[in-house]
Amino acid sequence: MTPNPKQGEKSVPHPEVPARPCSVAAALHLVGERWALLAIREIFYGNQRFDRIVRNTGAPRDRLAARLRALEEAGVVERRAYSERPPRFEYHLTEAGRDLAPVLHALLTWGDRWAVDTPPVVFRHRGGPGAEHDLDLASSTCRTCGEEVGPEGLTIEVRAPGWDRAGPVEDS
Amino acid sequence: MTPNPKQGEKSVPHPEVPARPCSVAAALHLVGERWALLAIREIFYGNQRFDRIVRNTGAPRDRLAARLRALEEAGVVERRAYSERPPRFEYHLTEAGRDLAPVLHALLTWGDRWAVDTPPVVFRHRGGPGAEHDLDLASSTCRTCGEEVGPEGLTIEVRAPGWDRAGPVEDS
DNA sequence: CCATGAGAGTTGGAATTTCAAACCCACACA
DNA sequence: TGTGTGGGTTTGAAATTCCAACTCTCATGG
Repeated sequence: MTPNPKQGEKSVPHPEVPARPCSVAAALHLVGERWALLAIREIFYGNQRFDRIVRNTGAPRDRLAARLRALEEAGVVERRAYSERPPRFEYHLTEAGRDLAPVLHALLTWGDRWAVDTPPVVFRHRGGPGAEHDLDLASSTCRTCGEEVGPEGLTIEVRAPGWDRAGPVEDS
Repeated sequence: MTPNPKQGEKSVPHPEVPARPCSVAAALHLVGERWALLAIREIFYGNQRFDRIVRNTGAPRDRLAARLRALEEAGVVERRAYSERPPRFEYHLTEAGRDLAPVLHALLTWGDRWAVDTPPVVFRHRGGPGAEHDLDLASSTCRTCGEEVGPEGLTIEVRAPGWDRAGPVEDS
């Protein structure tokens, strides 16, 4: 999979360049495989445990396990034990992982416009109690207040019925 | 791809949603398959013919043909004849396709930082003859002039040796 | 007239990946 | 003692991908 697992050296003396050297391609090589970005989305949402990620992405368990391992190896996520005996881990984003926010934002914005009827998730600015303002995701600027909004002031509003930030709501 | 391309019904009468409704997932469903974004990158670079895209992305020809067809169907690219007899086409971006620029920018920026040693492609502001200023891709703002730069003022500087915007330079 | 070549794909297997479902294991709870 | 939960593996079949070779149409050159 990874051409140079360690970096710095190529085992293959491949003098021919097979494709354009490109950061987009390099990025996709690390995070562009199926399920990878959806797993990262879930971790952004705070769903850091394996089963949650499986449920919310719909990925096959084995694929997700493989992807998370690859992302760990790529330095995008980090596996942190939250229990010894039995060993249990949760996945956190590294700085590189958190730095993928603009990628997800761009995809979200595009998808909102071109890939869905009505946006299932909306990010808003929680100005005060009861006050929820529209947010420009690209600039993290509140359209009402005009000010920049940090993560604290941010509300994720899941509009899709039956779902919230953590996953499907159980309606036993 | 399509959740159930053939079988119109599930054996289980379970109207359960399999995964979180999400614009990111919807977007990836349309443009997240292998080679798709790289093909779009090439079209952005002005390489609109099949062979060019094949050469520059390194994608297998059959995959690329399939991907381009899917992208056309998704309304992201458009196939335009540039010759009858023999029928020849080139691929152009639709509005939806052009709207993917922020996605590619985000991936490029991330890749520049986390996936390559040194950026193989740099976007710059062509202020005047000989004047090339750094550009902040996220905001399309020139770091020197402080002004917004439209597509006309934009230079794509390919730094990878042996490559330019059109593809590998022939050195014979 | 014939050969060569470009452009844009198809085609035919073989090699990989992916999938879904079942299984496993260690523990908690009741 | 039995059931449930969390976090995965394993398995074998199904779907995708890869690659090289092939096709078809025309243009060009000798």
